[in-house]
Amino acid sequence: MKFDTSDMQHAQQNDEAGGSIYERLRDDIISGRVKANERLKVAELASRMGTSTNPVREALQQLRGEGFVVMTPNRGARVRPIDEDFVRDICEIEVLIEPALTRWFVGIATREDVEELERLQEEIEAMNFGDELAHSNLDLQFHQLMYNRHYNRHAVELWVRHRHILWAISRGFPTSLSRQANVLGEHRELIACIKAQDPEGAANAIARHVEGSGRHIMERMRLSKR
Amino acid sequence: MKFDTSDMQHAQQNDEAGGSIYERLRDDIISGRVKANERLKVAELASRMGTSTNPVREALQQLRGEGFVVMTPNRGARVRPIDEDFVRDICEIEVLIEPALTRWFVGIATREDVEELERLQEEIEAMNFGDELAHSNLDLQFHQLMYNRHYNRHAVELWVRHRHILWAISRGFPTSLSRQANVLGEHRELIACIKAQDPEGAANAIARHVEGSGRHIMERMRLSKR
DNA sequence: TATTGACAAATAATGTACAATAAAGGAATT
DNA sequence: AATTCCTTTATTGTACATTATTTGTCAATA
Repeated sequence: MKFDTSDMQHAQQNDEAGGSIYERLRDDIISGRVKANERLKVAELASRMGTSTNPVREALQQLRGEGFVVMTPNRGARVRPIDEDFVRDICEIEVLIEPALTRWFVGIATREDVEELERLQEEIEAMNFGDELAHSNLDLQFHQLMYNRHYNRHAVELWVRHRHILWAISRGFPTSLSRQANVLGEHRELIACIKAQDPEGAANAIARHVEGSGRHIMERMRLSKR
Repeated sequence: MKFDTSDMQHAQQNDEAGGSIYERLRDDIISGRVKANERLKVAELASRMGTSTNPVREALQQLRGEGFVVMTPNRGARVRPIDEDFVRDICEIEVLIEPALTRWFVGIATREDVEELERLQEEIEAMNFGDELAHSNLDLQFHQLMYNRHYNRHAVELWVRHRHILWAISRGFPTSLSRQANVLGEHRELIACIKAQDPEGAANAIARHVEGSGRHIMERMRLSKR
């Protein structure tokens, strides 16, 4: 297990960590701080987190429901491997879902929506990937504007969850210049298609957007492996 | 009936009334035995299930992870409404995913696969919707044969989960004659397309299959409301 | 000698009981 | 009628008991 062993560090984490047990565990899994298939022992985690076992058990069950943890009766929990295949799987699903959401958005977008998208896009271009967190935030707003009003809450939820995961994985990774250019280009193309009331074009742009994003993350994962 | 191995994991030794706490709770929610937004009190459920509170708490957390219950801090769990919109949302997602899975299957299907599909189809036609459980089982095998070998485990898992939900909702509902005819026709068409190595045709057939299934379930839900 | 099998000790998951804490409801006082 | 305070109710956290699984030892056998 890759956790730090310093007691100072533990105390710090326990006292200051704002996140819930669930969030911390989930983050450990997604970011790869715990290895794939590694066993998650309740008592051990509880003492590490500075709580009793029940909160840990409940967090593990939730993670199991979300698919981050695999549990077998009387043998406890193991972390599900979050590898390149996992990213590929998620992105392939998003390549199917996001174009559908986008197509619908083109049909209901108002002038104000387009203006807001353009405003966000300008902000994104202005900061030019200077601050990772801020960029991610703006990008999130950009896509949320399109998806959040969709009637299919289940699909939107799925998107949110997937995006969350992908962000957690890619956090800290640098974005290549070529990918930066592509992101901006795809966003602009998307806006143009919405303006032109071209659902197919928009769907196509978003499909390439998602696919490119996935490929980029997988690249980075591969590089960071060595 | 057993859907797959992951359910075997869920299946527990827990006494008396069949399935695990998790399964019973989930079934109560999906089948509508507990009302939408109804509060789920831990102590009450525990005494009803004849256990202490911890197993209930863990089951609730898992269901939360899967999206069947909504929890707010310090005020417990409520059941998520399983209504027609929910079915529509799920089916719309499946209309996107299943054709993709099917298209891939067409590319890897062997002569033996086709023969097995035909054998299953014959069995299905032979029993002609006489036994709901047996039909559901065969139908499951039919689609599993196509999907189970797919590399995108995440997508397949999503399909399994969705199918599970839809089956739980529609269980007990009668299948209209017209729907019966459509099911058989779509299956046959699917087999024909696979034989002819026509991915687009197969994807198209499965899309109509899913869509029809969803419409039928929603019909039945509406009827049973009165 | 190496391998297998039985069995006991250790380890860890699962279940029970209960204490602490937060929210909801209701009566008394202003 | 609004507010405070107290009681009730239910969730959340802690401690411990039970049960299942894993592990290691040791003798019996080939």
